[in-house]
Amino acid sequence: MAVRLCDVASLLRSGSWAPEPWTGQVIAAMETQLSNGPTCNNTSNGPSTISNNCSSPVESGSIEDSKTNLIVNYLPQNMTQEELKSLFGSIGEIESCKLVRDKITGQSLGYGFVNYVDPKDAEKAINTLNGLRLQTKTIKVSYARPSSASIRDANLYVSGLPKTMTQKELEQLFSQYGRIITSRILVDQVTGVSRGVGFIRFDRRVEAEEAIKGLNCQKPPGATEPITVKFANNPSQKTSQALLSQLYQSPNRRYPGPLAQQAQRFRLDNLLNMAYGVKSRFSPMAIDGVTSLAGINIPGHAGTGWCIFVYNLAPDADESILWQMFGPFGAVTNVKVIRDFNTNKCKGFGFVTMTNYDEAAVAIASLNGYRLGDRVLQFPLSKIQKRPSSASSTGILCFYLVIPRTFRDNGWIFH
DNA sequence: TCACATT
Repeated sequence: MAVRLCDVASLLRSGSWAPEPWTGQVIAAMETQLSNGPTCNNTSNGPSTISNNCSSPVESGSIEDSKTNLIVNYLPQNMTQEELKSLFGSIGEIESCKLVRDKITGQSLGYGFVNYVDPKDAEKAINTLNGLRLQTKTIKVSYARPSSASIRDANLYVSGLPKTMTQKELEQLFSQYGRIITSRILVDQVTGVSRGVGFIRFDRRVEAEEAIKGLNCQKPPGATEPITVKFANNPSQKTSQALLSQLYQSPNRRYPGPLAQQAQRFRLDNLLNMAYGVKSRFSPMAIDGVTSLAGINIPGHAGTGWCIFVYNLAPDADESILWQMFGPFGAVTNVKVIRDFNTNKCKGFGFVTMTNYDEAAVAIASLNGYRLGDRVLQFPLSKIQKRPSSASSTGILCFYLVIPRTFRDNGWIFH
């Protein structure tokens, strides 16, 4: 495989290359934490649990519970297992550490486990690292419950709540059915007013089942309308479903690349996450006013779809860099590096064809405007053009992507 | 009509 992923990773890791060195943020946040003292208050991002947000060994129940194994929630999307270990290793010796990732995509699920050798270090980690701000997240550190099937799928989605109902009242309503691990009421981003929907995670699935039986279609005290209580969607299943539909429903599967490419796609996806801070594959990023359009893809005509014009490529660029860059964003049917006939060196530009307009647009939007070293990926959206295509009446979109010099000089383009 | 908590 031509791309030097290790080089990219080490560059990212060195801090001199990433837009905002991760380690610097960790240290800054830790200093704040230490000076202000630990807090159990969840701030911006995490759901809070009134009853047992800061679980202690005493609260966590059974004496069977591990006093060394911690679960860490609300980790930044781009945080690696190594960074997790590094952060928690600053407290004491770690027996094992695991960042949980989606089995298929490899994307971090935003939580992990840290098992210390000494229970005292586990306690210290809760006291010093719970509530630590990392990027946009506020991490939660608590004792992990013993893993078992009984605690899985215990998350409920509740809708139709009175807008006046508080989180405390919600927990009071549900606590009669079991031990609540987390609760959350979703609020309007602008007004802060309750949207009347929320989540309740119970300790055990049977508790959640009883809560559905007892509360679904029932009116809470004082409410005029009944609420709906059901099991929440499982986010990792959702991700896998989306991936499977991409792999199996996309017309792109008519033109499968090398099998290994699929796997590498995901690894690069993670690197792009780190480098740009974007979630490429399922990015909610949308181009204003642009309707999602599927490109017409005629079998045997790999050139149809949505064509992206890439320029400022290095002389030694090859097709794999184009696969690597655009593959994470969706179905890529064809790439082409234009070479000089005599020297066989890249003439500085190439083409990428993507099946789906929205994936192409997200690729462009995601690759645009992110700092790499002292350069900025430039991508003037105003230059998006729709051109008539000889192959279909849909037309071909032409995008322009400028790859900065540092992008070429730091190992992305290879031999 | 849904935010990322059990390896």
